[in-house]
Amino acid sequence: MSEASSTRETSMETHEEDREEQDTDHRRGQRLVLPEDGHEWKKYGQKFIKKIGKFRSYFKCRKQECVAKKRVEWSSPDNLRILYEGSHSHASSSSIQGTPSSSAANQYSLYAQVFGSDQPPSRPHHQHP
DNA sequence: AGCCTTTGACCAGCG
DNA sequence: TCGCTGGTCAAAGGC
Repeated sequence: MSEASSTRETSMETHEEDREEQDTDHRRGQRLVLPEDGHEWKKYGQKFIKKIGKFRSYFKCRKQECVAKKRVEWSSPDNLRILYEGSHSHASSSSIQGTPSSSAANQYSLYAQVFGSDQPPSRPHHQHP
């Protein structure tokens, strides 16, 4: 109800690089190894998108002040796509990777989409079998 | 005990 | 108009 989902503009599209890191988290069941981006995420849902034939996990930033969201699609533990939505207004939890925040303080909602490498950013129209 | 994760169900939007 | 999908929330369980 009190969802402050207002700033939803797709005016900014930044392409970042997704890296796969091997985490020592090898619990039983099906725990996918997600590449740490230096932020904490809370998984709040997982669904199978038959449209793409892949699983999609939904993550939200742990920070209430942070409206950043993250979604991970994977068809295989070795083939996962990470999509970052929104931007973090707080410093990264981990001091890994040098956050290119030197550009300027982003006080606006950034729309960062990280694609794997087999998904062209330009999509004319639908094209699914 | 606490924290995080997982699954199901519900809702909304669109074709 | 209905159906379907995608997305989110809630609750429960497990470690």
